[in-house]
Amino acid sequence: MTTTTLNDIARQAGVSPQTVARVLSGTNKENRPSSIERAQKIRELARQLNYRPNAAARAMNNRQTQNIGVLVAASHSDPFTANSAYFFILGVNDVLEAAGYITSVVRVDEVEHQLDIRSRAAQEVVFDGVIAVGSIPVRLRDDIESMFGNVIWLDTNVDLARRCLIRHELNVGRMIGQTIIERGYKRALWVGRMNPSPTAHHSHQDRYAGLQQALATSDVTLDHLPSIGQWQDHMREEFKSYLGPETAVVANETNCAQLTIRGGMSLGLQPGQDYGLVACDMTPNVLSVWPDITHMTYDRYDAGRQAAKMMLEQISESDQACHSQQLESQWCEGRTLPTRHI
Amino acid sequence: MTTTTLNDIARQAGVSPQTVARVLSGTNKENRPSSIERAQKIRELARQLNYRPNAAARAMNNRQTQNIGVLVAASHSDPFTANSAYFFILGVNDVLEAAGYITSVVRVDEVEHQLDIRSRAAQEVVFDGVIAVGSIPVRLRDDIESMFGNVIWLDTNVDLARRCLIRHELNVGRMIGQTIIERGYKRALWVGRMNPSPTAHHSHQDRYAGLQQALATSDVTLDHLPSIGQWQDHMREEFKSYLGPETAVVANETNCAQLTIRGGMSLGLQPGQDYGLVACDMTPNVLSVWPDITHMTYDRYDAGRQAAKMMLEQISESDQACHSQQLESQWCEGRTLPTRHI
DNA sequence: CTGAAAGCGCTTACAG
DNA sequence: CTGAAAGCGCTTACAG
Repeated sequence: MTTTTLNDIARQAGVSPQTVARVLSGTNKENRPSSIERAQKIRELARQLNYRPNAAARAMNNRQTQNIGVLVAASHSDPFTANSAYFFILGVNDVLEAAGYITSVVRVDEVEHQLDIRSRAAQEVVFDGVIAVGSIPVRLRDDIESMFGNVIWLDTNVDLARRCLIRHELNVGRMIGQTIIERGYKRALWVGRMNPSPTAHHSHQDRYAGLQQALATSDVTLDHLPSIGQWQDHMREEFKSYLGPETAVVANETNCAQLTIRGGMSLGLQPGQDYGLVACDMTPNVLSVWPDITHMTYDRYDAGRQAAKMMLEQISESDQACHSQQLESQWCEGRTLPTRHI
Repeated sequence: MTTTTLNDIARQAGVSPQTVARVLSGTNKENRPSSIERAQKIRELARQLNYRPNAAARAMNNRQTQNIGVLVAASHSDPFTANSAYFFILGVNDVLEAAGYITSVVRVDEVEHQLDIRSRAAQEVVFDGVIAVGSIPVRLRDDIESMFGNVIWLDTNVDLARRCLIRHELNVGRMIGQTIIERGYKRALWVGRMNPSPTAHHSHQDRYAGLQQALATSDVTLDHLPSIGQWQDHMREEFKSYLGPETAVVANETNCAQLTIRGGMSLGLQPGQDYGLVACDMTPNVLSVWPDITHMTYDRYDAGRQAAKMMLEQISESDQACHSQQLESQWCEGRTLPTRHI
């Protein structure tokens, strides 16, 4: 696979490489018959020889690689977050590819509180900028910024006045709590991680805190089913002591919602009918099976697009503002948290 | 963000750029006190100035970008295949990053039977090779190969003697069929798309064909529930007429398995207890809720790793073999397809 | 061991 | 409009 260069075409066409470049970029005026003919010959040669410009050479001249990296936490290979990461990436790519940028994936880890990037991106100047997504530890912020210069923080724990897209999940917890009160439930059951590690994504604690705040003003009690991960048969008994018509289950992640449904099912109980269920988050594949689940959601694909736009802004007007933005969650009514008729 | 170059360091150290390059690459012998001292000075400067080599310049010399693209079908933004694509990508990246390559994502579409790539990767020489995954239309094969030169086909419909990793899903259908017979079920219910479009992934028809073949030798009847996608309430009635202790449901995709479970649940039926259920495929996030589901599976992360290894092989020994390989699915016993005690 | 020279493929700026 | 010159940042090959 030897690629053909501008010089190859120039030689065969009997002109200078600059002329070839001009013809192929459309910069040349083609007014005289002779120049039109020559231009056609050049284009024909380019086609025949399957010419495509060399990105590296272009990059050297422009001092721009036109490559953007998406930094995903190593934990994103775990099933619970894999989906979100991918939709972020697709959204980012959607905007970037239209702007002539290529989107690369870089795995980021934390080892002994130190940034650990095995990718060549850590050794060489490869990217014009980097979008960090999800549960990347805040501690790595300075290292990442000094390594890559241009960084956009997309739904991470990093919360600055600029260059961040942040979810305000406190509101999610509050809104869910208020709705539970309004609809006449007597108890709420939080299903999700209880004491997440300090490096965990802030949304977990935020949601719980918001829920707690909202319920504090009422006489709705708040219990929790901790350490939910993979289904285990003993969960059946735990759900048994909680699920009932007066209970609204608040599922932190879609995984928790599904485990609840499974637990209920093993007891012959259905969400929305025999107990209330509301999920703090949603993913498309769970939604295809449970389109009627009551939940809050936000569009990760679209969030990815926003982050990419921010990045492009930052690249073009390098010392400009680029203010942080909130990512808003939407309430989806569904049918699993009906008003209780007492 | 002006990056510092080899020349910057050379100037400040009072030596030639070549010497800096040699010191930083460790090529230089440091035997005399004077050269040791100078080397330390150079390293110190590099550190202070945050020097990292320019990938584009390196690429020009080596005639290698050290970038590999992963081609995903545009349909991979749909929830049913998004997960698999992401695990493929992570697996690919796992091997590639260790070899100094960067993994980029490129969306591929088919418009009027023509290859449609918006990415800059279609205009410029950006990649040393490309790994095409999933449901990329076979029709685009020639276009993709002539555009990118080095192509590995990972779990696509492309089936050649070389450069392909192929799933042999006929066996999956057969094995499931045989097991259903052996375990004493009277009827099988195929849940999945029935007449997939010719561009759909071959696994769908293969599995069904295999199942059909296996059951043909027995008196187990085979029904199907077509056009499964998102849950709709009328599905309840459809499942009602099929689910029962003599029935083994064969779910084509995890989505189908979950819809079946939901359908059964609405009738008060549980898989493995009130009817048999076996899934032709699995994903980690479904498995976390249903670790006990009987299914066939194959490891997409690992398949991605294999594909990346093939790619590296092909790059190094360019005219060598690189024979195609089969991706084998594993049987996972679970508890939802018990032997019927008659 | 060291540095001057040339080149990777392209672009920008400048003479003709 | 056209092409010779110089340069992007690095590496390879060669004299000193």
